[in-house]
Amino acid sequence: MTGGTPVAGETLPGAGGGDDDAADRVVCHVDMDCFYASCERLRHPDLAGEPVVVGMGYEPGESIGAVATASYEAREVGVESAMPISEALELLPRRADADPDDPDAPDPAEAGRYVPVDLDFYEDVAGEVKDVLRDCADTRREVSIDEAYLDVTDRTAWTVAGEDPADPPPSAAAGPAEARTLAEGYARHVKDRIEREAGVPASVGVAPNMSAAKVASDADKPDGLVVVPPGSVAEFLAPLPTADVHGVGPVTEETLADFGVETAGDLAAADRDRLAEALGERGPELSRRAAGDDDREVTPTGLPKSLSRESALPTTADEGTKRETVSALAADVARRARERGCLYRTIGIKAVEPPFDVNTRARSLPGPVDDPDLVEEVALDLLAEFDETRVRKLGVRVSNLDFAETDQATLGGFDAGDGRGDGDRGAGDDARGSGARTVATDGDGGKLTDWVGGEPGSEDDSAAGDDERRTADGQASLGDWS
DNA sequence: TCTGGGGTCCTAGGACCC
DNA sequence: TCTGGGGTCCTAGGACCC
Repeated sequence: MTGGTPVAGETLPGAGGGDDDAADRVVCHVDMDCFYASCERLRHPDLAGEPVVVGMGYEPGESIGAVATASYEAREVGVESAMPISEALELLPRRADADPDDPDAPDPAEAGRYVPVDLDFYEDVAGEVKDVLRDCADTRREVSIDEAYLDVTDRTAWTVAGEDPADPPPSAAAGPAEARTLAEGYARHVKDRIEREAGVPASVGVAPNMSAAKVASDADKPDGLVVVPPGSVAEFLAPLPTADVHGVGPVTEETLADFGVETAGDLAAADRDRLAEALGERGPELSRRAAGDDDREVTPTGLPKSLSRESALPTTADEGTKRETVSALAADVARRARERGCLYRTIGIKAVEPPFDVNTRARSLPGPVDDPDLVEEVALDLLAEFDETRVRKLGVRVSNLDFAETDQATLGGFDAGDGRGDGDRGAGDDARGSGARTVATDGDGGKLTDWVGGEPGSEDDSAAGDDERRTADGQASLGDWS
């Protein structure tokens, strides 16, 4: 190493505040508590206080499917997300099966309520949550239906508020009791508004960066509010197990344990070169985050990078069944892509062999298309390799997406009545000027693609007028390293 | 345990080009 | 033709997240 500049800017905890603006950011992470279950309680108030299990692929009376969300009451008896419903039923019998006349029936007092997922309804509720978030922060990143980061630096501050003995004490993890900040008050305001206006509870974490805010929102669930002011981030994270660091899953946790790295504090202090050897660039990055060092900006959620559908089936080698399944999945993916006004250039399949061997195959086309028949054709062609294979799950995916001719209107994905969305086609009001690639989709989804202006090779440096896709992409993928 | 569905990012190797 | 290096695109798989 012969570089002149210092290696990774290691800011000592609490020592970086002065000249570094980043240390003064106020980031909230809002995480809805068992969101699906909370939504069910919103419309079925009799579920309040009861163990609730929301199952995907679940049908009333059956024991198929998996747990999408379990309420905290259900978690207390061991029901977890992703658990097969059949297993959940062993831990938590179904209330509907309770029958006073049947000695074998479960005791109603120890039974839970099982309901199937109703995503449309949850999206409605999520929309109301988003309305609140929009109101509370200009810079937001919505990570999923029930989770978002807010940069509220321009709405509040880390200034310590006047002491008020009448107020409840600051959250336990917030450190010294005197550190009641304006940021905490603001976060409480956000949290209360969500509860009041959307009717569902949230946990909120507040910290000077995204990863610490994320951990903070998890630290006191449900209904939590945890504030980690600048200067106490490393101290807050240090005792937590590595698995609590965002990005550390079971495999990485195990690898770290082999290094003797058990806590976030260990991870922060670990030799980053060795981490890089074992984990690639992810290693040092996780170490920095564990140390409370995370410069990523809160960037708005970009456009999706892929769309897929998959479905489990009883393990089968039957070619007809597999082809039918893939055809149906292909049609669905293509329909969704069209609804969102998005073109795709790569079509792929996934075939899962028991027990859990994932195979993927993909093929790229010369240019982006919107062509359901082609999705099916390519998917079936890729599937041919697995004609003899026993599979338990099949999937179809389109990627290399191109939203060239759409605009923000469809971004949220909620614009229902979009059936005849051809109206904006070819309107060309986007001012995407010269040199940009255009795709002719005359009528509906002609697959012809042509290149207007420069050759593929030269288009990159003439990129001045390139479309918004570039920006979205760049930000999304560079976000980690900012 | 017989693991549901929809995503993201990263990595590694090969093809191809200059 | 060989050698070398750099860059990009594509595919497949892995890890992770919600």
